[in-house]
Amino acid sequence: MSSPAAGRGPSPEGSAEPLSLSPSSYLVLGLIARHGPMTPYALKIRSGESVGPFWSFPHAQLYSEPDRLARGGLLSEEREPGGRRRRTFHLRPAGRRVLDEWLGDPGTEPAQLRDPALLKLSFADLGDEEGVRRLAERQGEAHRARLADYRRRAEELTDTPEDTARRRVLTIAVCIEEAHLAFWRSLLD
Amino acid sequence: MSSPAAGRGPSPEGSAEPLSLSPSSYLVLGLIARHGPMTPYALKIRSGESVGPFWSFPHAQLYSEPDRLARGGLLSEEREPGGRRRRTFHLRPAGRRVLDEWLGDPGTEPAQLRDPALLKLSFADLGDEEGVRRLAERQGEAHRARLADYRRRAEELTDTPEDTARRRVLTIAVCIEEAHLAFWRSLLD
DNA sequence: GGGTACATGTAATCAGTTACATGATTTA
DNA sequence: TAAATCATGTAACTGATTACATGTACCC
Repeated sequence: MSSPAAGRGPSPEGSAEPLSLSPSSYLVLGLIARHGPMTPYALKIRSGESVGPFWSFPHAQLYSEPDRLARGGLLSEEREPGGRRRRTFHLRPAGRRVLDEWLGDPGTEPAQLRDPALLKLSFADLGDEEGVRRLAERQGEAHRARLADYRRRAEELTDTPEDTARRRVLTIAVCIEEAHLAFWRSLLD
Repeated sequence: MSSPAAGRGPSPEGSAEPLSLSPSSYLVLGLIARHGPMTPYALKIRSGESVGPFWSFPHAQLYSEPDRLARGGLLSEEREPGGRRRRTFHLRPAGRRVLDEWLGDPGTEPAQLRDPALLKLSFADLGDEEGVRRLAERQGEAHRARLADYRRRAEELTDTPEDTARRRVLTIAVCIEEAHLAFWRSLLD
């Protein structure tokens, strides 16, 4: 790595106010805190590993979000002078503080169950039974495939703290997939 | 897998322009198909009844979305000349066709499980066990409350076709809440 | 007759997504 | 060396959310 251009930019420490923090923000902060300074591309790869299986972030967002966080003083950016002009983002103390605060706060936004299949099912009275049957079949297949995927992923985990966290999340993902699967199957009686 | 009408091309039917259809679109089309011509406010009320318990649409969207659909030729708009200048939206044949197509197509976009609590849990290795415990407690409470709410709603349903559809959806919502609840409890061993 | 909840709408903003574009490495 | 794939970045768009703003009816 080239010599980090220490303290690049004006960085007026106290002028980072209006910055709303979304799940994407915490994903970025968390990944950098865990793995050290990263490029957006590395974020993309890592995000696939952790929450990836059931919550996908488009790659463009992993370029723009670090930008935002840097503007807000939570990250610092270091840029390769030549070649690909890669940008590497570092966690700043303010970023670590925000992350710790989030981790320590037991409150979260409620999970909304936004499943297009359920929306469709809720309008089943406008269609015919045959439509519901076909929907249930397809959903059964889809959830079965996901379930298999999650189980396979869970098997590959070690018992580092990191993988332990991942295992927990995969555990509930599996439980929820099982619930979906059982439901759609029950519609096919 | 079923790609919605996002496909480009010289649309042989040649009616309206490219209009991307989101879940909000189908919610609006479906509610108007079921209950007849409606104002945005009525849409807001009805949306709370059907998918409302687990998928909330902000009211502003129920004003802008019918607009979009009307511009696309799927709805027609009728406006009160005086007073509140209420807008009432009617389903046009093209709208009914699009709705039927959607209902008949067993494919849907996959449901993503975007639960901020799980994101936080997936970063548990950056915090302490105490944080996880408190998170699990809170999530337990939250899911217990939701579960009770869903069950109460389910009890009030009749057996019209409409309510039958709603009952199915509430059934799976209950199952999923149970899965969440069991999971967070299991973390509190 | 004044407060407050219901009803209706627009405007501004933002997050998330798609699309476009290109540089660098590997591989056939 | 051509093609394919990985890696990197920006631009443009738009659906969704927040905030603003106002009208109407009801009830103490």
